[in-house]
Amino acid sequence: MKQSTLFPKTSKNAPKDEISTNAQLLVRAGFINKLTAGVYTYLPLGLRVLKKIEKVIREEINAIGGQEIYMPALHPHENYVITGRENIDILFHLESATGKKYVLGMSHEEIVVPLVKQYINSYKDLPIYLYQIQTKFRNELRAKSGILRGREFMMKDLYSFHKNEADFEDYYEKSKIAYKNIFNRIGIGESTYLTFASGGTFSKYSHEFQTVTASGEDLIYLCPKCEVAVNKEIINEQNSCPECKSKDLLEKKSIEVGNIFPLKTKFSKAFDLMYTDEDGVRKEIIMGCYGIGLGRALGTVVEINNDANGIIWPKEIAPFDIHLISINNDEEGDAIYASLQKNGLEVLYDDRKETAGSKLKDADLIGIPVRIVVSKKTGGDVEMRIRKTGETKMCKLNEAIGIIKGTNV
RNA sequence: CGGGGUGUGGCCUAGUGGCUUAAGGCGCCUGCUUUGGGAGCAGGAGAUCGGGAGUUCAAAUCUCCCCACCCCGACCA
Repeated sequence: MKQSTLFPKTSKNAPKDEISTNAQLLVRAGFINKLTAGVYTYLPLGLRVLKKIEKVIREEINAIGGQEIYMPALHPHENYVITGRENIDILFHLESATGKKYVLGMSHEEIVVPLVKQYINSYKDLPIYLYQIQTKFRNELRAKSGILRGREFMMKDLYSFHKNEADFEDYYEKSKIAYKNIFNRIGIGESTYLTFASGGTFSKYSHEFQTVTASGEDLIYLCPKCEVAVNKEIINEQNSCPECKSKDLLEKKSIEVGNIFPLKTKFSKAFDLMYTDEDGVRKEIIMGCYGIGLGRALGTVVEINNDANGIIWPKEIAPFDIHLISINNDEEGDAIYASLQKNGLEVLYDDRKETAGSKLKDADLIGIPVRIVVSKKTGGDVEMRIRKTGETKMCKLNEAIGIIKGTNV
């Protein structure tokens, strides 16, 4: 993509109503734009990152048997009366022209359970794992921290249906591994910990994936040896490491980037979701749900991967592989742009008629992992710079391509 | 929802009763010049001073009401 045509331009200063690091950098660099509190537009660069996060999640969830569907955001209110969730204060309510009551989906148990009920009868139909990547609406009393807590956001929500507890437990463990893989691939694995958390009103426990960062709004107690943590909300009942029982726990601020939750029979009971087992007896279906907020994950990546000059994207979710900059050397720049694309690389090519300084500053701000500069000074070679380390070297284009692709030519 | 704060060209800010015909920086347009860390010069466009109602000879500035946004807290199925 030629940067001369990229919408929008970057900005030197952040709007004063954005305080959080993630929003300041993402807005300045042109990834997102705020419409109103907790509601953001994803601009071309931001959408590219969001789609890459989506791709990682999709691959890992497919790998544990997930089948992707897409459910509506507009839900009949009556489904929430059935589960008793109609009075939850984060639900957005609305009415049709004829007075029929609707809510905007904050989660999809009320939709997916009646859906599954239409098709599942036998133990032979189980287990089943359905997920979607879809927009959620939550009427938060206070939206905050840029895209970390929004009123409208993309979420991957997976629902699993099992014939018994043992089968559920087995899948629950698999989901933990899938989640770890996801957080590793999007570049927050090192500071993200499995965290024991409350199960709310219908389960004894749940597990969260908490990313440790000073800008987090949750508080966890981390066992550095076992690399698991306990959420503050249950520290009274669980005041030691759940694995090694150590009481040497570190208090850390963190962001909840994922949550996995045993639903037991809470929703299957409400909708009378049953199956007939081998022995001919009708039994309740055991459920689990598994969520990851995509925008929050994106914001978290920025919170823990940045420096004074801008964002530092992890390789797998960067908007482009390479930021190519021509400083007064468009002929060679154009040729290298074509060559990089021929090699299957995604390139943002700064072909703008700007000064060298502003191009280099923008490259740091946008944060693409590898920068290649061609100028009158590079004399047929290219200058390659790694955003994260600042490491810079002069080399032949082919050598640079080899390094970027992970081989050494 | 409780507490605190902020609203002035697209963005950041100054101005807090008359010296204001609302100022400066960034950005934008035109021309010249410049090109390795957000260049320079000259000219130019762009503002219901968040909204409404009041006080006053006079309001961006004072009063009241409302709205929006941010922060702290509570909440967070």
